[in-house]
Order: sequence, then structure tokens, then C-alpha cells
Amino acid sequence: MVARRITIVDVARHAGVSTTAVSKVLRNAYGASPAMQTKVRAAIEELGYRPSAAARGLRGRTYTIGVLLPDLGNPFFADILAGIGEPLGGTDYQVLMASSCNSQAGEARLTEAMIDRNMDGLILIAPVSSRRHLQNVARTVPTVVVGRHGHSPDYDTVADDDFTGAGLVVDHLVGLGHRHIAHIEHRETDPERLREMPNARRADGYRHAMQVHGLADHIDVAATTYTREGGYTGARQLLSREQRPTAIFAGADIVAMGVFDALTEAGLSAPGDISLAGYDDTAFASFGPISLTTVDQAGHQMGADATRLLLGRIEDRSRPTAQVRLSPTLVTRRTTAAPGTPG
Amino acid sequence: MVARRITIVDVARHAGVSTTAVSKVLRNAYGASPAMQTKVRAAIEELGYRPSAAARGLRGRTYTIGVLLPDLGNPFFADILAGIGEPLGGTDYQVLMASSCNSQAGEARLTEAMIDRNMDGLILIAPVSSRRHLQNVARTVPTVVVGRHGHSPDYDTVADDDFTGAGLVVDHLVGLGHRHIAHIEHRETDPERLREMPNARRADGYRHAMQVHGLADHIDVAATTYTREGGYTGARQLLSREQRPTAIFAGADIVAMGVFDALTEAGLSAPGDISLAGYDDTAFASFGPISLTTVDQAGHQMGADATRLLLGRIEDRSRPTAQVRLSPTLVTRRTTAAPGTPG
DNA sequence: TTGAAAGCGCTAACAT
DNA sequence: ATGTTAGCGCTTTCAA
Repeated sequence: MVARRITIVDVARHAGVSTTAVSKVLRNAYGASPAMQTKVRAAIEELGYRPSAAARGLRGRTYTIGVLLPDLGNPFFADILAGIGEPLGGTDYQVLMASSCNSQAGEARLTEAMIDRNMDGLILIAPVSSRRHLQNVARTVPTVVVGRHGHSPDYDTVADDDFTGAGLVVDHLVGLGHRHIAHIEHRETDPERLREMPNARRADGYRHAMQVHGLADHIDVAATTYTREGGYTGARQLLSREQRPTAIFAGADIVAMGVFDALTEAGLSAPGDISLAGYDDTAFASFGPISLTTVDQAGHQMGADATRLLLGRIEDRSRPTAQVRLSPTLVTRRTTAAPGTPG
Repeated sequence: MVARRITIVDVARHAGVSTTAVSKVLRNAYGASPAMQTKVRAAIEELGYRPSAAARGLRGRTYTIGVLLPDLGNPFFADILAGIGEPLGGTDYQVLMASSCNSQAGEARLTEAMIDRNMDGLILIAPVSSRRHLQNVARTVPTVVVGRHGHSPDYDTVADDDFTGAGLVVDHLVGLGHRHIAHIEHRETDPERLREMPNARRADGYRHAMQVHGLADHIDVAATTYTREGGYTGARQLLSREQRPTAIFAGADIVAMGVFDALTEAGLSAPGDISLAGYDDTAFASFGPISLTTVDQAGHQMGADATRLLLGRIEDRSRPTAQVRLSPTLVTRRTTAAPGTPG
């Protein structure tokens, strides 16, 4: 009932050549005459042969790249994914993704699963694992880490300059006349993550920019999480301050979404009652009724760069690692205005 | 430099048994005494052995389930994904996803890629491929199709009762006093898809419900696509009608998002100027400033049911196919009100 | 340039 | 209950 799959043996027989010859043509390897190539390709075509990636993996490559996402709910990752796919057009590589649910355990399980499935390379997006774990992964399989700072001799990195990006937001708000600018950050205590995670760099950038503007006394941070719930909780904290901020810089658009939930609940609006800025420039930010001021960190390009680095590392595992740092840009929309501007 | 991977041979040697014995323990297969089990498990533990899914796949299973998503931008799919993972906890199965970019070519390429990688089973979410292609896939590998109607002897299906769901929305709007209720649908011409695609069923449900309420003359459909752009375009069409509708039923929340874009642009709001309902009950719908009336189609449960059906089919490929039909429920929020209600 | 033959790590018949 | 052996479909030496 189920048709037997066409194998390389069938192709070889059909073309009247050896399986070795077919293999060489498949891989564009050295040692196949034009005549041989033609013959083999014709046989492949006629038989509708497709190589088994699983079997190939046992000796050579699986032509599979694994992408680890923290979660699917955050629309920012869709941008990165689109970028990742771009340089792969026209190659035999396929991208397979998995979501780690933002947990160290999940990341460990999934990186192992991808290694066990002989993937040729891994792209880890904003991983929360320890540096040690990342190194172990990278020593086993070519790896690129996206959205996390810190050099490594074992993996390449692509990240946005989050420190500067946060500064852009503060500069913008100060320029509008704000002084009480609060920030909602993702709570971080681990010293390693404090150095490497984008959220920590943004919080640092916020603090630094406030100081530069002589507003050190007005630094006000609500430490929650980079989720919609975190934004809601953080905003409630900030709104109940004795000295309520006139502007909130949420560390991510998804956080700003939660801030909006809290504002709505409190009968407030942005920018009428309070200015609000996010980070990531997700599709949500450009949404008409919201029109969120945010920071574009070029997710698409981050993804494309990551793929290019990975393909390079797959070809040559010993080449020195690279660190790509992308410059963010401010996207001014309608949720930020001078304090006291009527809604 | 790169440590050689531990194989089943290492484990066998370490435990002083045959590789067959180890294999049996790994698979909980018949023919391994408790003593043997203990010995082997200890060796596995000590050596930190993990089986190569790739190698296993060549003979048995890869313990990998492939999920095909139309796109990552639509937050509804995150719900389904969460549901898919649920019954897999505690098993050796891993879920690997890929996004087909909503194209037939993409779906064909990715289903092939998953088959070439020896996946044990496939879950196809709202596929746009021809029924013929789906059958071919399902005859090659156990397959469950989610979010698409139509029986098949080869694959199981899980779908929401979209026809009824659309009726719920119309009933609600009519109950509020609306008569000019318009619908934005995903344009469909292919007769097969007209029968099977959820969007077509929703459009049918809308038309049918309008007739039941004696509003056949007020049926008004803008045919675009189930995207934010489609919602925007459709809304612009509807807003420029001589007889402007007092309510719009968008076929999906993501479409409603585009409608909001258009409303904002036109200086209108919901429900003040026009009532608006969506479909899917995504995270976006519950967003405070929006609070969209919509239909909950229990994405989580759809995913969980799909996985259970798939696991069953993997165990027994010859069992008859099942069709699970889930009942949608209306989620009333703040974008719908009686016509003429002040915003 | 071509092909024969030996594996990759595992599972499944088939002994014992 | 345990082990021996032959593959799964491919790639990679290594001869010819």
C-alpha cells in the first residue's frame, strides 16, 4: 500500500552508474564528468528521487538548521525568522524551529534534541541558558547566538546595540520635556546575564542616559518581566508612585502592550496622561489605534546576518568567531508627546 | 578537539552487554530483565549517553513530530502549538516546526523536507494545499490536519465548527439591533477550498445566519484576505459603501486589526461609529484598549486533540480516520454595542 | 573519472 | 532472556 521510497540505489541503477557517482552529483562534489552529471540528473528527475536527509546525516550533513525561539507569542521573533530564511533561498538547507518556553530546562532539552537529530547548525534566539551551556552546545555543533551580548571563542553573536537604543528613547523623551521617565525592565540578578542579556543592557542604557541628562534623581525602575503581564504589573506599580512618572519606557513592545492594559484599566491614555515608548518595532507598534513610539532593532537583518555567519561556520568550524552589532533607530509615533499635551 | 559522541556501542561495552540489549532498554521493548535494565540504565547515566535520533530514524522512529504553520505573525497559532505540546510531556517526542508562508509551494517544500527527515508524524495547520497533496503526504507519513474541513480516509482532522461560530457573531449583532452587518472574508474561488477552508465556512455561516434573521437583502461581503492588510482594504471598501454597515464581522482577529487601522485612519471608532467582531480570540483581542468581541475556537484543545490523534495513528496506521469538530463560543467584549451607542 | 566496499548509529530478525 | 548479524540510505575512503 505505501510505496517504497526511491533511494540512491534506484537512481544509480536507472542511470547505469554507481551510487558513488550519484552521491557526487548530489553534493556537487569533485569527480563527476558533465556527461555523468547529465545522466544522473535525468534519472533523478525521472524517478522523482529526493535524498533522505536522515540517512545523509549519518555520514555527512542533514542540510537542516535549527532555530530556538524563546516563545511564539512575541511577534518580534517573526521578523528575525523571516531574515533567517532569506540567505537560505536556493540552498538545500531547511529551517526547523522549536520554542523553548523561555526556560533554561526547555532550552537544554531542545538544544539536545536538535543535536541528537544531527542538525548542521543552530541559531539560538535570546537564549536564557548559562554561558557554559551555550559553549557546550557550540562546541558540539556550529552555533550563532542572536540577541545576547558577550564574546565567545565558540559561537558567533548578532545583537542590537541595546544600550544605545535605550538612550535614544530617553533622549527623545527628554527632548519632549519629560523629566520623570520611568523604565520597566526584566528582573535580572545573575551577574552573567546582567552582562549579556539585552534587557539588562537596555536598563543600563536607560540609567546611563538619565545620568547624562542630569536626571539621576529621577531614575525609576519597575523590575518585572518582558511579558504583557510584566508590563501590566510594572505599570500598576509606577502609576501608584507618590510621584507618578510622566513617561514610561517599556523594555519591549510586548511590555508596552501590558502597560496599555493597565492604563485602560485606570482610565488613562497615552500620550494624554502619560507618554509611552516600547522597543522592537513589532507589527503591534504600528497598529493604528496604538501607534507606539518604539525602537527598530532590524530583526530581519539580525536574522539574515545570523544565517550568513552560521553558513560560514558550517564550512569552516575553526575560523575565529565574529560579533555583529547592529545600530537601532528610534521610530517616533503617537504615544509620546510633551508632558501635559491634551490626549 | 570535538569530543566523539557516545554511542550505543560504548554503553554496551561499559555495561558488559550487547547493543541489542541496550536498544531494548531504550525502547522499553520486550526481552530485557530487570537486572539488565538496571545495568544498562546505569551505564547510560554514567556515560551521559543520548541516542542519535537520526540513526534511529533509519530503522525505527525519529521521535520527531513536524508541525507546519502558515505563518508566525498570526498569534492564534501560538495557542494551537501550546496544545500540541501538552500530550507530549513525558514522552520522547519532540516537536519541530516550520512556517510555510501561506503558499502551496512552501507547503509542498516543507512537507517534503519533513518526510525526507524521517519525521514520525505531521500536524498540518490550516494548510492551503490541494486535497490531493494532503492525501499524498498522509499516505507517506501519519498526518493530522488542523483547521480544515472535509473527511479523508488518509488523515485525521480537527476543526472548529466555523459555520456555527460565524452564526454566533451574527446572532449577537442582530440581538444588539444591527441589520446592516457586513463581513470581510478571505477570497476563495477553488471549489475544493470553498468546501474545506475555515474562512469559506465562516462566510457561509454568515450568509446563512443573515438569511435566518431575514436579512438576506443586507448581506454584504468584502472579499480580501485573512491578513491585517486584507482587513484594512476590506474595511475601506465597506466604509465607502453608499449604505455603510453598522457592524463588521471580520473573519479573523488579525483581519479585525486591519479594520482598526482603517477606522483610525477615517477618524472612526468601535463601537461608537461601527461595531466590530473578530474570530479566534487571540491575545490581541483581550488587549485593553481594543477589547475585541470575538469567537473562541479553543486553539489549545485543537492542538492537544491533534497530537492525541497523531500518536494513535503512529501506533496504528490502519485505524479508521477520525474527524474532531470543536464547538466555538462567543466572547463578548467592548467593540460591539447597539447601533448609535455613543463611543 | 569512476566504482567497490566499509562504515555512520541504530533496530529488527533470527539464533542461542 | 540474551546476543549475533544484517541491514536502513547515504557518504567516504581507496583502488582501479
